[in-house]
Amino acid sequence: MGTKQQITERIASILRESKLSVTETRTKILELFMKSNGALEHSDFEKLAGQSFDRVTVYRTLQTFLDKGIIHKIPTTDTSVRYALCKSECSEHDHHDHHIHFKCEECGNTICLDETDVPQIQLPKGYAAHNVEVVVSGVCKSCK
Amino acid sequence: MGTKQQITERIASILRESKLSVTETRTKILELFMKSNGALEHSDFEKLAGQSFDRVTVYRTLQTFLDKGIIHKIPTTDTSVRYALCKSECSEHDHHDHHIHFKCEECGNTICLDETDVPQIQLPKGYAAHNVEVVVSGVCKSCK
DNA sequence: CGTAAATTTGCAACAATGTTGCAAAATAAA
DNA sequence: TTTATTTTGCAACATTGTTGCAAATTTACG
Repeated sequence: MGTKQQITERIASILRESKLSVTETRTKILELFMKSNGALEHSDFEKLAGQSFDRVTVYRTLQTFLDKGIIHKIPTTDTSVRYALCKSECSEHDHHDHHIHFKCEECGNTICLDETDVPQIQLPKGYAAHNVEVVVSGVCKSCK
Repeated sequence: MGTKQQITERIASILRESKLSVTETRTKILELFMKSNGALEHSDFEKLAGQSFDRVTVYRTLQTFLDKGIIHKIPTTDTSVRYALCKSECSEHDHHDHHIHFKCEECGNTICLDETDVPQIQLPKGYAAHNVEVVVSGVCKSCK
């Protein structure tokens, strides 16, 4: 994954590409995304970072990243909202998941299965599909 | 759909089958589910019913219906939780969606496409699937 | 490098959403 | 009809998300 230095530089260039200031909070939050192999929800940031940044800042940072297409949301059946890093094909105002998501019932982790494409869905007549979200739940590789 | 009388009787029998008391609140909430062709979220109940019942009661009623397999949750990418009536194949503690969900970007409605089966997903090695959730977003029949 | 302009952050205050305990009311059982 | 059980509504609280604004940080530029 590279040295701390390299990661910081990579993060900075992501931010600059999106025309965002390179700040400590944004850098730290992106680091957390890169370190965790799974999706993160809001409360994770406060925990993982040891309350070093404000709740409000986290909300605003995540919203900014969403707007710029740096991260994407993953659907859940509870009130939490989960976010994961986007791959390069996502651009501002045009996010499409090309992969499915997997939620492990054991460890609770949600991960992006980048290699697994979303299937074609045959909708009833009269419906137009723009985006397909697939979340599979079960037991992940590490937990079985 | 039948007379008011018949619906009330049908609802009562659903409740009795689940060993639940037949109360005014539960009957009204089930009525709302039957009337609306789509999925409902918590705030809908307070609006649709004209604040005739308590917030707490709605929360508890929905939880009870979930526990008994009368309704199911639909995944969303925001903090709202959406619920829809289950079909007969759902039983207590064993809910599986056999259909996909469609969220219209125009009207905001979420509906169950009962005729459209969830696809088979080929997962990477080491993953075991228990349940597959599919939410397609786009434009629905009525909005195009 | 130092200064001005622009952006971002943190605080305070608030709004919305969800939870728990408990007494009163409604329902079911006898 | 009476009693036992279940459900409801209230109050109080906990959690989560939002907004305005001044202070701090970052960027742009000489």
